[in-house]
Amino acid sequence: MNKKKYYITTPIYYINDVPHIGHAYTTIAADIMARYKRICDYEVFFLTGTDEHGQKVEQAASKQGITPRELADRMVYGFIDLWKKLNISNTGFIRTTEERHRKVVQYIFKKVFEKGDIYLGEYEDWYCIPCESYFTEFQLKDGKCPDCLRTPDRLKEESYFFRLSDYTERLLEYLESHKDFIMPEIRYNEVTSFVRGGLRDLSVSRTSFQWGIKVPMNERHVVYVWFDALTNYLTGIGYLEDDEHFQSFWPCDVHLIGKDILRFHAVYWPCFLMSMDIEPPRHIFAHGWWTIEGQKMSKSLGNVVDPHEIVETYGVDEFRFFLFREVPFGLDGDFSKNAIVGRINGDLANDFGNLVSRTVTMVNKFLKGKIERPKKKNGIDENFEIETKKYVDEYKKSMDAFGFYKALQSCFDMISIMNRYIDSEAPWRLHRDGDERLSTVMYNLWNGLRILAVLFYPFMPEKSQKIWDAIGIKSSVDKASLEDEENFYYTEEISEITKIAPIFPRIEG
RNA sequence: GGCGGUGUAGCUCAGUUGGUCAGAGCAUGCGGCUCAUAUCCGCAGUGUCCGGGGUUCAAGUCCCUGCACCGCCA
Repeated sequence: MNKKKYYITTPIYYINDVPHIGHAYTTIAADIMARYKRICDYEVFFLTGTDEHGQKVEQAASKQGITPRELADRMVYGFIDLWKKLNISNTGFIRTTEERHRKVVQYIFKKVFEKGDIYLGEYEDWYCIPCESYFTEFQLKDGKCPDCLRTPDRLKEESYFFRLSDYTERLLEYLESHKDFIMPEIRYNEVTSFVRGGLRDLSVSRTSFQWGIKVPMNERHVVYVWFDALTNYLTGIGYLEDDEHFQSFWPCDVHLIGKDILRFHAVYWPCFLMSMDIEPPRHIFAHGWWTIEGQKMSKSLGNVVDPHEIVETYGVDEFRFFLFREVPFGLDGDFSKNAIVGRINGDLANDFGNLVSRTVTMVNKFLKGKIERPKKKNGIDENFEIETKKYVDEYKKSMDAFGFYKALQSCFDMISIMNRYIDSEAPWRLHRDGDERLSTVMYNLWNGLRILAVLFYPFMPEKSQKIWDAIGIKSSVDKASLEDEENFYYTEEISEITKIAPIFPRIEG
């Protein structure tokens, strides 16, 4: 009833594009965190969705001879289907074209306007249509758009402005008193130095196209896409619609984003919220980019990785695992065939999978498939339990700080001590000698595997369940509570442990 | 041009406040076990810790400077 609440979001993805590895990365990260918080007994609201307004969508639709709405309805399934395939456990999905969202955006726009933080003015600068951005003379590269190198147009339009400049000091104070507001630290520094330079008022409406949410007091204007898009984080948990639900989850615990959209989230968004007297989110975490086989991913190079293909080739959990095992979350990384095969064979098949395999086989062979209450313990066994506890603690500490890479490292440290424990205790010898310590050793290994499966669960939910099945646990791992599972215990509530096929098969070739 | 970051074994990188800090993983070589997905365990390396100067009893670890690469901003 009074469960702790956790609210996590991904960006809403622009439907102009089909989903690629970058979209998958952010969304899987959010899913990992959401699943982790759930086994930590939180009630989690996990929101993702699609951004469906803007000039690019309008133009793409007209090119195809359909309405923007039809285009959106078609493209949104690219995301919905992929999230299903990747086992994304989101509890909310928002499309900016929904009626509930239109209401919220217009309500907020009006309220901020009435407060005096939005005013009507005129904007003139160089405008790049494909990028939907204005640039100053200085920003242009040889007179071309600095992002896409196309020729921008000189545009002058009547526009509503948000008094961002009035928020420079307040935002700086907020940053100063919330050192972990923007993560990782390097991103915090970038934002801070940007804000220190002073903020300029921000144009928050457009008249150059139609496909968007109308400015409530002036139908000729469409609300700026970012003002529209960012507001999804409020709409998605019931702002205006279900105040109780909204209040119980806000402030949002974390907005997970790619580093390219940092400024919108770390500067504009908190200021919009301040203007509304709504608390800013607790954290904004900006992650890095993936290159493909050492090269920047781009449509022109034709090396855009389709997540569907990876999943079909390597498996969902293998893919999810790789992304967070290979590179510290927050930094850039490289996706290559060699790297993922190396991780699957080295980490999953050899170290982890083989550990499961040898343990299960020994329980089956030496103990007739039954885990037994330990009869005899010594210092080595006690030490094994203490070590396990230590790694679980490290894991939790890392996970709470978005340190997925470190958390996985703790898992593999634990795998390593388990493999060494088998070697030093040599259960086959205990069995041969009829030593009753055998039950203790196998009991410890069983406990280790059971806990490992829980620790890996946020990353590899299906494989974790398979491991629980393999070691005879009848309940489902996604209902587990880490607090209950992190301790060693004995139970008779397990089914017979029998020979299994490898959970992580090696990839040959 | 301004601000910030990075440069450590063949590769990818860890290295809190200066004193077992010269490390881990992968790759390589040798040895061991046999429960296991020929998996696992143990051992062995190699390094001008980017260059130069300085502070200190003591510096990858602090200061100055040069070079290279990267990010944010103008």
